[in-house]
Parts: sequence; C-alpha cells; structure tokens
Amino acid sequence: MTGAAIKVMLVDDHAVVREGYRRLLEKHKDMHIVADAGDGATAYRQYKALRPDVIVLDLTMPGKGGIEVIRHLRKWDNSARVLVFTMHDNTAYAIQAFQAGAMGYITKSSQPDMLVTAIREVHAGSTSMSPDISHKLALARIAGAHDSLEALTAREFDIFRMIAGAKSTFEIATTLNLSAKTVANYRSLIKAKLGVNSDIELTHLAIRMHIVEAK
Amino acid sequence: MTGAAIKVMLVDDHAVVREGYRRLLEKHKDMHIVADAGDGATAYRQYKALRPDVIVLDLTMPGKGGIEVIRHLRKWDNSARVLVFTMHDNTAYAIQAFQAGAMGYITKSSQPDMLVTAIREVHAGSTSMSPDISHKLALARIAGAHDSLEALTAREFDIFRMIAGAKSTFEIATTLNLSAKTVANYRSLIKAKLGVNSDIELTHLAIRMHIVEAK
DNA sequence: AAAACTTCCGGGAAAATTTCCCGAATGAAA
DNA sequence: TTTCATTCGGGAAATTTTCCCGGAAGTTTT
Repeated sequence: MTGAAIKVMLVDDHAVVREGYRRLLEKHKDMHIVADAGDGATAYRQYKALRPDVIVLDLTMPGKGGIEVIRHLRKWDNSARVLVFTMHDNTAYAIQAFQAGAMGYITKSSQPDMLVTAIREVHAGSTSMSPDISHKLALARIAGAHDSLEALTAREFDIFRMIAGAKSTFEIATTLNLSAKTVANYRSLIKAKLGVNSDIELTHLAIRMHIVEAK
Repeated sequence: MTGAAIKVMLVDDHAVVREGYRRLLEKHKDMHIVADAGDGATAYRQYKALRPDVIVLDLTMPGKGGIEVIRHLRKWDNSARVLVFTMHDNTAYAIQAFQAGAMGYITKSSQPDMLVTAIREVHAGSTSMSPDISHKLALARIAGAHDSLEALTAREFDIFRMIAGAKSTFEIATTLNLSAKTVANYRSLIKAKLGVNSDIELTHLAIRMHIVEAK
C-alpha cells in the first residue's frame, strides 16, 4: 500500500449525515476527508481548491440536481472521480448518474464497509456498484424498460425531476439561471420524449419510477 | 444532572446512517446508545428487552411505515418516548407522527446539535420540533388546509378524481355529458379550493390522500 | 481540418388552456 | 317564500403550450 491517503470530499445536503460519514470514514487510515459541502456551488469551490481524489456525492440536493453537479464537475475535470452514495435504489437514477460520468453508485442501504470498499475501488480507477442496483439494471435491460428515460439528456432529466416535483416553470428557470421560455420549451420536449400528453401523466410516471415521491 | 446516561435506541433502515449517528452521539457522555434496529420488528424486540429512554426513529422503513411503528410501540407502552428524525420536511408526516404518539420531530436537514438537544428534551418529557416544521404547521393551520377536501362538493370531487387520474378535460366532459367549458371551469375551481396552483400539485395531493394511485 | 451531430439556449407566433367574470336553472333549507 | 348552495356554461382576457426556427458550443466522424 502506498503512503499517501486517499483524499475524499463529502457532498450531502444534510449536515448530520455528513458528520456521520466523516466519523465513519475517519476510522480508516488510508483515507482522509479533506472537505465537505452541502450544495453544488460549495462543492465546485472545494473541488477546485483541494482537488480530492474521490467525491462522495448524494443525489438529492437543494437547488440543482446531483446529476447536474456530476456533469458540471466532469466537464471541469474529466478525471474527477465521483462516487454516488444515495438512498435511491432505482435504476433511473443510476443510469443518469453513470451517463453523467459517475464512477460508482452505492445505496445507503448497503453495509458500511461497502462504502469504504467502493471509495478504494473508485480511487483505483475501477467502477463500483451496489449489488442490488446492478441486479436491477440487468433486469431492466432485459425487460427493455427505461428506454424513454435513457433518451433524456442530463439537463432534461434534472428538469423532469423538478417538473414532477411541482416546481413552476419560473422557479425552475430561476434556480437554473435559465429563461422561462427555455424551461417552457424543455417542458414540451420532455413530455414528447416520455410519450405523455399532460403534466399529470408525467407526474404519475415520475412517481411510479420513484424519481419523485408523492408529497 | 443525574448520574445515569440517557439510554437511546436508533431505528433507521440504513446501516450506514445508523453507524454515523452512533458515532455522532457517542461523543456526548450523557447519552448511551443501547440498541439499534433496521426494521420495525427488530425495534419491538429491542425495546421490550432493553427499555431505552428515547427511541430515535426514521419514518421511511422497509415493510410498512414508521408511523405504524410508533403506534405499535405506544400501544405496548404508552410511556415510550419516540423522537422522529427524518428527511421529510412536510407537515402531513409531522401531524401523523404526533397523532401516533411521537414526542418530537426533527428533520435531517437540522444542525447535528439539534438532534442531541432534542433527545435531551424528549427524555425530559417535553416535546421537540424542528423550527422549519413548526413554522410550516403554523402556516397550515392559518390556511386551514385540512378542511379543504371537505369543502368539495360531490360533483367537484368526482371531477377531481378524474383529473388526478390523468383524464383530459374533453374526456371528462364526454363521460359526464358536460360542456368542455364547464369542466375547464371546474378545474380552476377545484384547484383554488384545494389550495394548489398546478395540475402537478393536485396530482401529488390526490396520490398522497389515496384518492388515486400512481399508475 | 472540415463537416456533421448533438446539446443547450431562447425568440416568434399561433394554438390551446386557464382564469375570472358573469348569470340562469334547479332544488333544498330556513 | 325567500334564501342559499350547487350545477352548468358563455365571454374575454391572461397565460401557457406547442411547434417552428437558428445560433453557440462542444463532439465525433470523415
């Protein structure tokens, strides 16, 4: 084993959760938490300044979606190694995350050791995935589901989530720094790609796929 | 301060998260984690055997809901002190939790210290609540949100169900032998009465209330 | 290096829908 | 009988949706 510890950055919008992981990971002397962040903007700054080896990232974030954060980070530095660590155990998120450039996808339901292992794997350059996710992905591929979802770009997927989360066109435009017109155009495009013909059908679809929850 | 530490039990379906909280709480010498559980059945057994002073409980659990777990525990022992600690920051969950017998409701977005404080408060016998939740609850009370469903007439309720079931205005008009204009008017009226401002919010509401199911 | 794609962003403008106004018909309640 | 809630729909303005377009920027292909 080499001398240098793996530099890890934690990104999760819950401070309590970050604190928990920090304490969990600190037990292992081959990794060192050099930064944490509760939102995408802070994550960008920290990454730029500290260049961690691995970014452990939760997908549910205030403001922009986690997928967008991955894409943004990877556009910046395509050698950035992002490990998604989230509660969402559905394939839709996993597909989007990998397409955005993630190197790993571990659910929070996993054993604690699995996170540690995954961090080492991602740092070493290999991809890592929870068994439950890889299993579901295999099944989904056989069943041919999610084809329509794969047709969505990262941007479209994020906006899709916000729409299904009952955000208004104007709210989405504001949080993404876009024109309301652009968001309105995306709305129509997304509905067309998903093959639904109303906001309500779109909402049902999103809830059924566990992309949002009814609330 | 008395000599005996507060005996805490953690119930959360994510092992990683439990581990994190354990490490976070172990810093405070006035509390001691005597048990943890990942599901309701285990929680019952542990509670019976160890009689912790405070149960820290996440609401999202495999099997069936955390609310049911609270009810079950309190039926067993109505002096059980349950502190809900969850990511859900909406009032519906909070109301349900308190009605089921919870003594506290803290969101995971809170500062880590708030969890520690809340455990002490609940142990002392007082109730505890996140500021964001109490604020929202106050607003909901002012708005009288819960009476809104009862304010719908039978006709309105029927149309409400069809809307949430993704029927188009024209379809509803046809099946009810009404003018499309009338249905359109009802649409606006129903949304106003329910206090939502989009079809999507309406759909979420209907699904949450089990008036329709996501399909 | 040039050409061909893809993605992202938004303007224009017609089409469709939403919203708020109104009043009439019906039936039940006071 | 008078009042009130409910059902039904027209008028018309405001808003949103939809489909069209093209430019910018980055990628891939040739």
